[in-house]
Amino acid sequence: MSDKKTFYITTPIYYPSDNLHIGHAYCTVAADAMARFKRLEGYDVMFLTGTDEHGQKIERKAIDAGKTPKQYVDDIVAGIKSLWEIMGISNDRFIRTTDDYHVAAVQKMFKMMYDKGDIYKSEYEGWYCTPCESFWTEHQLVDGKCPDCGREVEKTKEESYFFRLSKYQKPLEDYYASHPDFISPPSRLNEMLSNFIRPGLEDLCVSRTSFKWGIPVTFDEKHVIYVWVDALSNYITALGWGSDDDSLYKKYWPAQVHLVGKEIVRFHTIIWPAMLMSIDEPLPEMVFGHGWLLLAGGKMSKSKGNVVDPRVLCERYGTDAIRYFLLREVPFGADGVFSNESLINRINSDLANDLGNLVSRTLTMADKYFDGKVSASGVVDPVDDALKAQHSETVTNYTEAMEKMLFSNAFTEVFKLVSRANKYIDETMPWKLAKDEATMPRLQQVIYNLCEAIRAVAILCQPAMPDTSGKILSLLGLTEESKAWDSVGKFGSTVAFTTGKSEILFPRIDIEKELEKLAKEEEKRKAEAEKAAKKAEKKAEKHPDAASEVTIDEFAKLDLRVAEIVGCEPVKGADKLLKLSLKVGDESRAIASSIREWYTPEQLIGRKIIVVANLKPAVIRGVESKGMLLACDNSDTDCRLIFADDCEPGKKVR
RNA sequence: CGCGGAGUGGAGCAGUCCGGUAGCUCGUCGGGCUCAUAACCCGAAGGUCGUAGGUUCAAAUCCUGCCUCCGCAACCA
Repeated sequence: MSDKKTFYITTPIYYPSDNLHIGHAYCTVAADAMARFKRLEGYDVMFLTGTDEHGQKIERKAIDAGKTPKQYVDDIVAGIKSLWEIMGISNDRFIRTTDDYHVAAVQKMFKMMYDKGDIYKSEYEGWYCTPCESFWTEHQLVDGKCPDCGREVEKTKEESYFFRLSKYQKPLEDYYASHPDFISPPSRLNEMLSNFIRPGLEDLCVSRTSFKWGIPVTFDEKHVIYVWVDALSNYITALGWGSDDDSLYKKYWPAQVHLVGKEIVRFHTIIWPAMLMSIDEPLPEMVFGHGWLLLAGGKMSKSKGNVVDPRVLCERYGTDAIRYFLLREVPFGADGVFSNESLINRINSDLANDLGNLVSRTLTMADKYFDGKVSASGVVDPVDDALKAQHSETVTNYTEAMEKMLFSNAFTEVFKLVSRANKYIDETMPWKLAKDEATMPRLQQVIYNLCEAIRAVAILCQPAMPDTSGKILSLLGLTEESKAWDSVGKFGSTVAFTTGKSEILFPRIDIEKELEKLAKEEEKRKAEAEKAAKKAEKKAEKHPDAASEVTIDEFAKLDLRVAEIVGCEPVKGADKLLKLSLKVGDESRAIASSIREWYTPEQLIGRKIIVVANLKPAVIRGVESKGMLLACDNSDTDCRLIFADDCEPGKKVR
């Protein structure tokens, strides 16, 4: 057994109902960078990622796809694993919640909690709206009625197991207080306290009988274990907790960091610790909630054709460039924006112009003036000190930032050193020194110093750009010793460099041409998506389940009428709704409609539209809405009402 | 009065906790250099730090009100 300090870091386990996007890649790359950094520092690292494969949604998707749930997730998981390979993710283990060891451990955990009295059988009390076939909780009801249709609801009960989360409210608060770093960044702590803990924790429903695709409760087979116990426990079952061999668990638990998106901080800082308390296991040291990578053009959607596939990006620009961009562009913890333009700019300015060019010009000179053999000559000059000072500052600040997972800051520091080295070349003017035999020793020292600076840069870049770092280090002809983390802070510790031929690490991208090309491709994808959508529509038409074909009689059931808008006002407390007061013939009625994005009341009053007059009334945000207006989805972001200004209010439309 | 985040030169951000010359990257303009990937280095222009008050010798920073934007939640007849 090694006595190295251990470091255990996890990503969330991803839900394989679809392929992963750039946001997942962002989180995983961050965890990977941290894992690599800790390995560099000499820790014995365990880095875990995986997939959360149970649940109703996957069961349904699989049925739609005509596969068994297991076949369905197998296919997607294979894609995820290959993505992580492409992106250079160095995870030590990959857990799937369908793995047999996980299933067994979860069942054991569930039983333990049950035996302790923390899980009890009860009834999931809810309200059922028969016409809507929907369950609602007490909170969801509007005035005690179905929030969907406004009708009376019936109280129903479904048998369920519950976890006594309420019991752990106080212990959790105490734990937060005694471990101020547990929830990170700290702003999330307040969010948890004021949103969830203080209002009071309710016991949690932890089993379901309404679907089958899950881990069965051993002592009550009609129940499957619902998401929490199944998914969150992966962090310990992956290490063999609850199995015959729990040596890894003993070695690595508790985890140093659970890296999660801000939307699931809640589960990891409340439910998960409570579960661990229940089974008397230690709690993780930190849950770090990172921000989201948002898209410049709004949310990703297939119909917009703007889905960012990390695989494509890596193929086009190189894995290291993408990894660097993700870590550098967004201050970790806050939200950031992804755009092709910012990506290309970042690649050009940082990687091509500054870093790539620095390596290239230095290696060219080393080769040209010294045949690639560079060692210190001892002829120093005061300008060297500035370079050395930046070097030591960079190493210090970088390390500090990385420890706090402030990746953006860490790499900003690295590039300060890159810049300083570029400046150093201008200050020392090696090409002038090369003209005089007498200054050759000085020249040699200058090139040596540059190589030392580049060596440090390469070592520090390893967590973000492992391939590039390796390439640079081998171009410098370094021994293993000079590559080591211990030597990074020691400027001048390299005895000699044997440099290789200069090569282009990151080609410059012609941004205008590239953006044009990308725009064209996006158009193409969009067109394809539309085609596919139409195809699907057609398919749906033929599908007997889809009620797409109607008979003339069915159509005749619709009572379409011309209505005049006599009044219009926003609905309080709903930012998308407008309440329209209508005159349909002699009758007055109101309709609530979510068209506030596109129309102001002034634009509508006095105009005539077509409504479905015999639609079942519903109460929406306190407004009784009788009927539905006809409008056209002009595009993803636009909606147009269909006006009938020339027609007489109350007349039938057919 | 649901929860949270943000408003700083053309763009993106840091600085705000612990008040005291407003900083960085990209872009623009001018200059330098030629080792290098039309790269690199230097210099310049450009900001009443969302807004109105307050505290203070002093406010981007602390306090109060207001406005705007963005997530989540809600809603989608």
